[in-house]
Amino acid sequence: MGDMDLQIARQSATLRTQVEDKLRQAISSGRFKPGQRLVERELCESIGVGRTSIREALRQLEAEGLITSYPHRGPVVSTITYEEAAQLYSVRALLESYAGKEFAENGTAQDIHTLNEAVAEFAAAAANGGGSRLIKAKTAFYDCLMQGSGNVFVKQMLTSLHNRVTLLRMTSMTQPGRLNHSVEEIREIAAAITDRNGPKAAAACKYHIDMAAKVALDYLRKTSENDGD
Amino acid sequence: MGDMDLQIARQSATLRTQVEDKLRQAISSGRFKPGQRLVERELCESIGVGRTSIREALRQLEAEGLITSYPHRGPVVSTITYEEAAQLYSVRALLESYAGKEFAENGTAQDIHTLNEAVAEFAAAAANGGGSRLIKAKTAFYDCLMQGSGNVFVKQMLTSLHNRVTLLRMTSMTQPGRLNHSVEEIREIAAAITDRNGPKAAAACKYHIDMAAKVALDYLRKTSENDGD
DNA sequence: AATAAGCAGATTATCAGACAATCTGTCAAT
DNA sequence: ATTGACAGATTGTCTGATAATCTGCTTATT
Repeated sequence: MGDMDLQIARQSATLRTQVEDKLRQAISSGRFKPGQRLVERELCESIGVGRTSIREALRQLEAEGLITSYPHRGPVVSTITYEEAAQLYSVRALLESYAGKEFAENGTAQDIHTLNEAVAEFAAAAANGGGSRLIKAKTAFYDCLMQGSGNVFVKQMLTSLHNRVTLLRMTSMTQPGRLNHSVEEIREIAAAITDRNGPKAAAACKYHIDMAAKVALDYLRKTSENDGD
Repeated sequence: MGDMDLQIARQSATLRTQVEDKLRQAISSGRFKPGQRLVERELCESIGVGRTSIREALRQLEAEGLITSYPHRGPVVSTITYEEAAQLYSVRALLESYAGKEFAENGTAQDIHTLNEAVAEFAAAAANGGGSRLIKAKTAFYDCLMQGSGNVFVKQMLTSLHNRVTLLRMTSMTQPGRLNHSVEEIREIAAAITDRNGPKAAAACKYHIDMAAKVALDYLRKTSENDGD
């Protein structure tokens, strides 16, 4: 009984934290779209908390880059240019490759086991086509990957980057044919890690992100050609 | 008259922002030490603003990792373990290498010029021994390096990491003999970038951080042996 | 004496209300 | 068409109040 987890859910640390989560989810689900203004009073009413909690939560999201606020004009859901999107994917590739390498070389057997389960679940979700299940599975996979890297800073930065990818409002997974490739690429990553092959894991991670980036950026380029109206 | 800068200083965006800066500086200057509690009301009095501004600034610093707050107990200046310090330097090496490589391959001639000026100023400051001048020079160098990388995410992450390094409360620059090496390493970086040699720039950056890490971690290991009292 | 229970003080979390500062859009004046 | 003034909207900030929670100390229990 070495490490039984006795923590309880700690239901609701603080109101502010819950507001943060709500806002984060509203943004990544697309309910709040990039460029949209977020008016304090409206948020107070729709969420049902005072301005204090709203404002503090907004500061947090601002620091995470999800919103941008201008003095005396208030916050706006961040927009991300094509150029920035490309930069985002570059850093992701860099950090995830590193995470994969570290995982392969130093991860625990337990972590590897969890990773392979996550991959299996992702593949199953892909086969079944359950949208929300798919997102959950992919999230679980990445959580495990970052966890296994053993580096809290990498984990934190990648989490932030993942959140920001949602600002692009397009999951590369929805591109036709992309999903199957994605499953295959993730299998490669897990296989390399299971093999304890650091360089190969890094390469697989990089390949995965580069492919996702290509699809996403192509799409962005196409659609941004006619958004000047 | 291509790019004359007409911006005025925009003296004081918001009070909150000034508070953030004050707190950040208080932490990195060591006036607030790691582990120290930060009591709201005391901060209000010493800085002379209301709780609103203080609390919102604290949320920002929390997101940056400079402070850690526990529900209903308030914030404390973050502490950083040996393990985490090692991880921090690893990520820094990764990101700065990337920045150096990108700079070398894609930076503008103007950026390169600025970088070399920053190196010269750093060397001069090192020769003169002016402590605050040295810090300012090094900051300028890094600002330039991150700027030249052309990646806003890298820039943001490295800024955050640099701020957190100060939590270790020891500038590797103060180690005897280290400073001269440091100057030399930085010259190498600038030289590689000026040569447009990406891989060499990356290697030089990595070497520089690895050396700094070695000094810092050795020091930490030594002093942490007898801090159990 | 060691432990458990409970109380009091301190501090945070959150709300409500107020007021000044600033931004934005509109409409009149030149 | 450009400028200037004005009104409405919204944020930035302060103050005061109350509930919730943490911490340490006192007291009761075994």
